[in-house]
Amino acid sequence: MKGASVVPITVAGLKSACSQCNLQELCLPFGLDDSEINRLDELVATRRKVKRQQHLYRAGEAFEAIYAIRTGSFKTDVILEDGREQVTGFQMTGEILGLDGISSEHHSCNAVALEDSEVCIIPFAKLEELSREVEALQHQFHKVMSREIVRDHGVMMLLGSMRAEERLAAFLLNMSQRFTARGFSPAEFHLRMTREEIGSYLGLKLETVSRAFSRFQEDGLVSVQQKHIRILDIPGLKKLMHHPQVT
Amino acid sequence: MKGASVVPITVAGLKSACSQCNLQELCLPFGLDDSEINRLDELVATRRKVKRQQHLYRAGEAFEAIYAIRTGSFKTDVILEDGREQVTGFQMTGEILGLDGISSEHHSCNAVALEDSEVCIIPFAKLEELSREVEALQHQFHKVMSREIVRDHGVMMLLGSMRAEERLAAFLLNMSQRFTARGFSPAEFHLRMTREEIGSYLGLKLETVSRAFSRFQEDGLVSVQQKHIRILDIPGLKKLMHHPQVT
DNA sequence: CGCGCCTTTGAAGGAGCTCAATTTAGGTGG
DNA sequence: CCACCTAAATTGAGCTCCTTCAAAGGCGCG
Repeated sequence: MKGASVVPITVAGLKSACSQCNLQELCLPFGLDDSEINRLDELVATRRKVKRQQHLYRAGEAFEAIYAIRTGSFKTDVILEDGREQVTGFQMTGEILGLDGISSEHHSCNAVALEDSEVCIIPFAKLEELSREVEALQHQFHKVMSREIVRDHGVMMLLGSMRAEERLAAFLLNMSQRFTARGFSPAEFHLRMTREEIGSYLGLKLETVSRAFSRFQEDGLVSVQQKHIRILDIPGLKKLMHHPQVT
Repeated sequence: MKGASVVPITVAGLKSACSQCNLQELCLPFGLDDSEINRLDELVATRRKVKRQQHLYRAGEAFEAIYAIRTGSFKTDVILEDGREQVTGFQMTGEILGLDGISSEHHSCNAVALEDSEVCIIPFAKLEELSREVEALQHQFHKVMSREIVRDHGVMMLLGSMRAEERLAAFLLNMSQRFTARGFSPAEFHLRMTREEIGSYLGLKLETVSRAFSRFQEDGLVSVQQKHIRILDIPGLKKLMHHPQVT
């Protein structure tokens, strides 16, 4: 069992190796053949650990790399001058962080770890270089960026057209679906973010989020115990989304 | 003066020629040298006219090309099953439409012309091909996608954290800035969209938009006559954005 | 085990929505 | 050129959903 589950924190041990990673299906390597993934290995040279509550990057910092989440999870947010925070997304393993920085060569938002996490560092100049040679990588990268745009449109729909309970239902269903894609239970999971962060993401106050959770529980849709969520009635939640309660 | 300002409407006359276009600075050619732009000309072979209220593409259609707006303007929107519409953006000349389609090979939103318009058709497979050869094009394309992501985050901020009048102020300042970038007056312009469309974009009802316009007019910030807008006090609007009225 | 942070719940207030009537602009045909 | 017609915009009044303010309870961590 020597060194089985304990990864040494030495710098030398931080080789990434997409070819060895079980997140291939979700991440940048998707669609590449073995030889192409090996070329990715050269590029994704190092990892970085980020402790809970610490920043992976901050708005304003120079942009040099994008990041693939290997373990843990993050939130991204934008802070207005007057201090108001808007959470723009929650990211889990296999998802890519930092795409916002390409446009201006500086990051435009903050990325904060919601738990102790680890990311693969993908130097962007090298990624562009390699994706000029590897068509499948180029295409997959474009899909990743496009997916982010589509996701953002979904959030706009949420924020612009849905009522509080619809928003929370959509949020829960989205989390469920993403946990499922990672081999976890669709019905039972642990939220890493606070009610306030959920509220910020959904354009609601934390009290409203809390009340909506309580209402869902009363209605038998979910079982909530602090951050531990158990979805009891997925169709019920879906129905709630598409049919704004005409009480 | 022979044929100077009148473009013949023949199909043969629809060659695009980025190299001849005065939108280079805003569009995909930005940052390319002359020889590189000439190569773009091969790719951007045809244009397409879209009449007011007509669709450039619809959600669900197969994705094959992205579009650069040559004249006119568009809105993009998502329609929920129950009929609710969320406008996800307004696009003007030089801006790129269709990036949402890359991720799934199908468009995920609708693009509708707000006035009689014309777009350049950029076949996506060819764009990927050329951008593997032309580094500057690759980089510019990535910037365009990233800019869209950053823009979306701004809209989330708007929808999630701002009050009605802040949203409208942000909207007007954004329009002003984009008109300015196109050589038009920062202070005086014509909105091509209805109050309802503005409202959908900002997550408000048309009546609320109308009332906010009236309030701005009372306060001497703008002069509004239906779709004709004249901004009288840009600093005033900016102040309004960052300091939510603590009445 | 105690302290702080997160969460829950209640009660009152307000920003924006709904419903409804009126005005205005732009397009059409006589 | 004017009258007509329809779509868009404005404005008012009452209501609702979410927020604000406040207090109490629970969980986790040092």
